[in-house]
Amino acid sequence: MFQSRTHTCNELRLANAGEKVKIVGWMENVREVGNNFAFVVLRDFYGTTQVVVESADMMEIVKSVNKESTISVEGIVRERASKNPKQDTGDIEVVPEKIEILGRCRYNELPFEINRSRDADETARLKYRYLDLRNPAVKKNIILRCNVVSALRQAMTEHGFLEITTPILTASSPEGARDYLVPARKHPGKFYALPQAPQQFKQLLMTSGFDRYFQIAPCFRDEDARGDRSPGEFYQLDMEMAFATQDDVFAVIEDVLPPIFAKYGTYDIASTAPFKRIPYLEAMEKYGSDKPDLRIDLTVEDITALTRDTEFAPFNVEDAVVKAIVVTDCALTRKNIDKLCADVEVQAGYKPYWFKLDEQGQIAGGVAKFVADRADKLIETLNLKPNCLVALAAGKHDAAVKTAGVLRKMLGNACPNHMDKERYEFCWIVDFPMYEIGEESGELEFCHNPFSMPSGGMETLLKVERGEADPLSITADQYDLVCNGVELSSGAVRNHDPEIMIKAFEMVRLGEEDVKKKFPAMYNAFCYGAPPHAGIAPGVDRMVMLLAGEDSIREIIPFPMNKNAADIMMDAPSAVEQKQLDELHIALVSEE
RNA sequence: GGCCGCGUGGUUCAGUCGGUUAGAACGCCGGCCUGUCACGCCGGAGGUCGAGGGUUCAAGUCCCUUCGCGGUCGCCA
Repeated sequence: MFQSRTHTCNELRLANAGEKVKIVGWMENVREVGNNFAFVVLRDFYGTTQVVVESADMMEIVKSVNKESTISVEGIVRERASKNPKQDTGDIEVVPEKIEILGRCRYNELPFEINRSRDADETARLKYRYLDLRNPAVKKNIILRCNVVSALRQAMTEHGFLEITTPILTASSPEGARDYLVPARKHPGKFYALPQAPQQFKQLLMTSGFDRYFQIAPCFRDEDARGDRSPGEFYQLDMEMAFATQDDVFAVIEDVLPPIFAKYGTYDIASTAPFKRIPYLEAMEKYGSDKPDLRIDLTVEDITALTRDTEFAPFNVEDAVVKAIVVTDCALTRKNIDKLCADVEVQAGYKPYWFKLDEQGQIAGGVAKFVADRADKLIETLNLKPNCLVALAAGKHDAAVKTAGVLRKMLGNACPNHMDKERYEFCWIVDFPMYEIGEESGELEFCHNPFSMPSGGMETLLKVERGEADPLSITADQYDLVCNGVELSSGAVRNHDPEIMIKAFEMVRLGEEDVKKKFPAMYNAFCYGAPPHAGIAPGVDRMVMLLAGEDSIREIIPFPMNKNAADIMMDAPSAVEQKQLDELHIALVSEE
């Protein structure tokens, strides 16, 4: 029968010398340095402790098991003859009197070496995630995640928010991402859906009179993965406040997040309240992105007027605009620049261009010969100095802006003198447009989501109806929280007024019936007196990723799926028994 | 779905212009070693080069198809 340990593997110190102890853990390594003389490294959750084997019978037990087996060691703590300052328990070792094998590792070769698992093939890591997680370097991100979630809960609770769980099995929602569907056994032919977010439930809670709600909420979206987006499921710090404005929401977030980033982040510096607020249109013009990385000090300038009538074709296509990013004291070689431009083209889908002002102050390189005739004007307007790189994006407005945004990001990463990496820079992107012209339909459509309050409310919509304003000029009381170029969160002041809701829908050729049909519970609830309310939902996974300084979202998820939304450890998704399908009234149709 | 990259002993990778028996490090097995801590030294085993087809006297290497993985665009109200 297993008896509990007296100490963990990160507990014994010189003061414990002479004590009889029992420690347990995984046999990480055995260093045989002589005949019947070896050092065994025992590892548990807390750390490692050295066990010194000096007798033939103890040696026999150690040699009878493979590494990574679990064992217990009872013995006497002794001061080491040669200490190891790099190890917390490096002053002592345990001389065993009894070694017990608790759980045998049946394989003498593992799919990868535990302490180097981060270098191993990702498929192998995911398949043997329980071994991968034995690596303290891997485990530490999961521990960080736990601490961050705990700190978020505590901070939200201290701010008067109640954590309320909302259903996981709910109704499919008509817009947004692809739903995960769950067949309903008791309702043949019908399906539940897993929530893409608790959006409607939290708004219903507001209508019910709960004042401040939050939840570490699981969200499910059947969309393709990205480096910073796990497929299938993710967590949000979902929150909503009744009788609240945009400023009220900002104040809570600006109060909750910076201390957590300061305490748990890889970098020491985090921006403090109030975060910079940038209107959407300004962000697009100045940074070429609605999620600008403010650690980069480069900005985008419009030089369309300066590049008119050049011989360079891309500057002259119809409606072309030309955007420029000036990089002072640029150390990039021609080869660096070409590589960077190629990378930008892959990511943006459009080719960037460039020229530079060389050390003598002469325009050179790239498209220099096409703009040489207006060199003085360019130098003056852009305030160019010797050794300046001017990166260019040209094309139709949206293409040029997007390309400039990618260029800015890549230039920042390539030029240390223009990016101070070791910090967290937050900003709010505000005043998102409410409507856009749909690419396919060519007609007015909702830009983001129909839940947001149009800025100015009914009055704004009526103005448009009277022909006094352009519908495209309507902004929504909607905001994004951005940190270091990562979109952490989206939120909004919600539209809680059925009249304004109907009017907002009428702008896109829909009406009351459509509102009722799409969001029946919420619409009905709002007809019984709803409070103005606002909220936001920062992504927990992305936050932890930023804090951990990881580039892959999988590093901060305990059991991640691969890019194709498959859990290769559990073998999910998998085929099921015919009996299960029958009960669910489901017939499979073969693909071919 | 489009584009890009990768796939070689258990793991990470090298492999030149297509040319002899496909190499290294780590791991594993055996031996030596009484103060190691990434222990050291000596020896050994281990490969359908993702799969299928083609070109060639000859393919890990070139071509086509296909599978898997990753990145990216679409997508993510």
